[in-house]
Amino acid sequence: MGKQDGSERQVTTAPVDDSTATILHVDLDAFFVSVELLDRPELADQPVIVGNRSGRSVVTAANYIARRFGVNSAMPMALALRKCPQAVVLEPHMSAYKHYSDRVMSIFDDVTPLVERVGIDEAFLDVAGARRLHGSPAVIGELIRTRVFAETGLVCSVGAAPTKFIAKLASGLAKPNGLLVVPAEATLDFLHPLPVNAMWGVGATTEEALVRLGLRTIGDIAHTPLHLLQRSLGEASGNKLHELSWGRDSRAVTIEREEKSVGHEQTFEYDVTDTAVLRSELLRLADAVAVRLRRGGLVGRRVVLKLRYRDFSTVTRSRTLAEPSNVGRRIYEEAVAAFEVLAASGIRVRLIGVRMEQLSPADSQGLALWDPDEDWRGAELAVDTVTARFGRGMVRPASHIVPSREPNEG
DNA sequence: TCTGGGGTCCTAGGACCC
DNA sequence: TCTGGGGTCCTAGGACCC
Repeated sequence: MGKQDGSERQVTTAPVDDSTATILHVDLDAFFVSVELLDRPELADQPVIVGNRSGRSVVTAANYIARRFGVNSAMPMALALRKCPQAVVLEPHMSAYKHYSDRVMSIFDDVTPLVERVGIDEAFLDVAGARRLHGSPAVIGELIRTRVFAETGLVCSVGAAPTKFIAKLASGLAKPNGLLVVPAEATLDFLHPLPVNAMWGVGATTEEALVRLGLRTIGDIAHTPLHLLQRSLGEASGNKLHELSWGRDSRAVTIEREEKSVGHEQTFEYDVTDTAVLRSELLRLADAVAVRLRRGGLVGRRVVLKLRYRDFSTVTRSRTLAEPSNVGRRIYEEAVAAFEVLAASGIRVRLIGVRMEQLSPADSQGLALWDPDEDWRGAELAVDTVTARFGRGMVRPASHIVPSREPNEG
């Protein structure tokens, strides 16, 4: 186990035939923290956490030193700071992470056109067709790691395997700063000793269900009759787990996927009981969703309102529109109508959110981006303009734009 | 310990149609 | 007559991932 923070290279160059391991999974190590440390190298030997310090925030990312104190992503910040009071906490800078992500992904694009981004800090690459040009998968993996470090100063880990699932497991085990190749014939020896929670799709709840069945390793799952898995986990999950446990994963590396929903939500620093505040927040969120839909040339047909109460219980209410829309006012109308049904006196709301589903291209609907006769045209344009010029954070005041207000021309 | 914000996928019940 | 089954849509909730 590396006890350094990733500044040393741990390269596993296995003397194996890697010709079957044509899917690479590349994962940037402690990505957000690593980007921050490019500007703050003096913090490299200290525990560093990226996240907001405020009351209800969680850890967005932690470096390996902080992780040794038990700090992990998604952990409440208050808890993280109890575990590691000396940690340096840095505010996230998403635009910087996006910038470095794009630079790294463009290195992948040089290797193969078959790059599937997974979030901001990882990707699958199908390098089957790149071998003639660049060499074997292990060679390509090292090439990528070398280029990423040379061109960005960031460290990544690579897994190479015949399937996405095994490649992702391999990159995880290669971390930090490593490369692991798992050829086809080594798959089951590699896979079966691993604990069930190493599987993609097994979180706390499923792990508990598996433990109740007496299953601790992936090999245990493989040797369990399918119908037992299906009975405990449902048909689809049972099938999927059983297939994966034998290393079978037919998912291809796909370049682009269509968005299926667009949403925004906000957790308040303190629970909110004032329904006027909640409506105004709803308006801001509906506007933000509408702006993103229009940017993407999309309309949505289903509006989903989400509320989370003081006790963390969460409800959703959804409404299907007769005509798809990407107009903030329309989305707000449906969301607020759903809200009124739930807004009993004395509710204490921790989070409120709006999401649009059942998306389709706006032009296929023959819809204008907005109705020129709309009172709200000014408000919608203002949101767009402010967002474009100053970023999404500046959209906040737009929730106070009222329908009767004149658009601010010039 | 007290739990973000962005998403995807699955399940299950009821309506409705054939 | 009080009884089937398949398909699709709508809705609510929950598990999971980055």
